[in-house]
Amino acid sequence: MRLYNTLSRRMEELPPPPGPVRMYFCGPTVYQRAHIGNARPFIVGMWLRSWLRARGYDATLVHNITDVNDKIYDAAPGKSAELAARATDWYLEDTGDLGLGMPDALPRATESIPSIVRFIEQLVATGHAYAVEGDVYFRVASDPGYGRLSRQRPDQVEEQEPNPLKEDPRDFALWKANKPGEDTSWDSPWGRGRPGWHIECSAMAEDAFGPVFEIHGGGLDLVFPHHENELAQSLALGHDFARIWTHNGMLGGMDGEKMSKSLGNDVSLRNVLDTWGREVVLLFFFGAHWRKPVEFGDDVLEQAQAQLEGFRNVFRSPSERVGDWAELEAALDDDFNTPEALAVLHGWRDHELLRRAFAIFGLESLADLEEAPTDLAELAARRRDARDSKNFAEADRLRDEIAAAGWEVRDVADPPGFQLVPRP
RNA sequence: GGCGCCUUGGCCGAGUGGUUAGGCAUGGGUCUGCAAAACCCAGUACACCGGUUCGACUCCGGUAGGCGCCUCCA
Repeated sequence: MRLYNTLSRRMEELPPPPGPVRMYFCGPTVYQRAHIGNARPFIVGMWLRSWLRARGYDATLVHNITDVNDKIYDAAPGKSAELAARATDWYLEDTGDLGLGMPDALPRATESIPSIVRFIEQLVATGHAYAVEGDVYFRVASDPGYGRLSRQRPDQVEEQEPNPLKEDPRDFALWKANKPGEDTSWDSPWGRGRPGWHIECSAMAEDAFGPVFEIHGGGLDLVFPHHENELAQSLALGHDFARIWTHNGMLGGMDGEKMSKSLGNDVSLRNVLDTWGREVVLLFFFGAHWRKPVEFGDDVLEQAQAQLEGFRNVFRSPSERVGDWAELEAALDDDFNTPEALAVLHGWRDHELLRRAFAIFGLESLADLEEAPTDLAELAARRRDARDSKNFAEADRLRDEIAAAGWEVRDVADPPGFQLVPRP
């Protein structure tokens, strides 16, 4: 099994099973309903864990939730804690409805404050950080290798709003003093305040796994500064950190102009799930390589839906011994190439094999065939009789009636009879 | 200004220095009372301009267009 590593810019082989493979994937900041783009790292992480387990690995996934930061303060002045709690529940509910199960742990930043504070204390003690007026900043100049992950040149990084408290504009906050209007804060050696974003992940990852783990994932937009800074913090303490960094590509097509017709301007995961169903969402993501950007829209969703129907039809026909598990392994073991795997699955006709593969990706429901309501089955039987007696006008009328109820009659030749199938 | 990525047939989307990706849609056919499903056949793609090479969609350079990030966006 090999994966592309952002840090080394090349493919890297995972240790042989059982590993372990410990994965930490950055989760959302909870201040609103998660959008469809937020679903990608969750899905990639869950699928990867699932595939690794199928390959005999001892794989675990930790997915954090950032439940304290400026966005949350801004979204709910004075009531940010309530919003964060509610939005966390939304996230768990919406990702849960993907039907992939849940990560092994979902640590919250607000529940990890002691570890975060300890981490910062060590950085201060070793000279990698400094406290100023209740803030604590990481001293980027203390890390000669800074920029190793993102390949940013520190001297070229654009300066944001100047902050006179910083020694160097590149320095970033580890701890921020409590400000008026911020309703969540904790005691610390530097006074009341709250943690910076990057240190949360360093602390939570170490809490979960210790200083070394195999894979750190997240959206491509997190490479800089978030992951660059996490890495700097951990290396500063002489710790190793993630061996392989995986960054999923972003979703396009979610902005004004090309807004999805079916979803209006609401591209929340909730709305997409309610409108298209979980299988469509999953197959949409399955069809694109995790590292590549992908356009989101009605057209691709429709295509995913059509493909699902094709797979269901395979289960509606007799199983044939066509398919080879090794083909799936070859595709997925090579940088987790799900579109290649999809092509493989399209060639399979063996129900047992397909079911086994789909189960890994939360799509085992494709094998479930819906039973038609008895009244429709009755109509279909009457149509069969009419047809057998060459009363085709009546047979067609009954077929239309069944169609109006949302089902489709398919005549089957081999064991002579018919099949009732819900229309997609 | 800096770092990095992308551009494949109507659409989505893999991949490789020389062989059919796959899917969706479309047209034709087989099957069917007619359909549906299934199966068969058809399309022969790789932004543009140079270069390297016996040979490039695949490597190198440039151009155009698109995208991400540049201190709290997955």
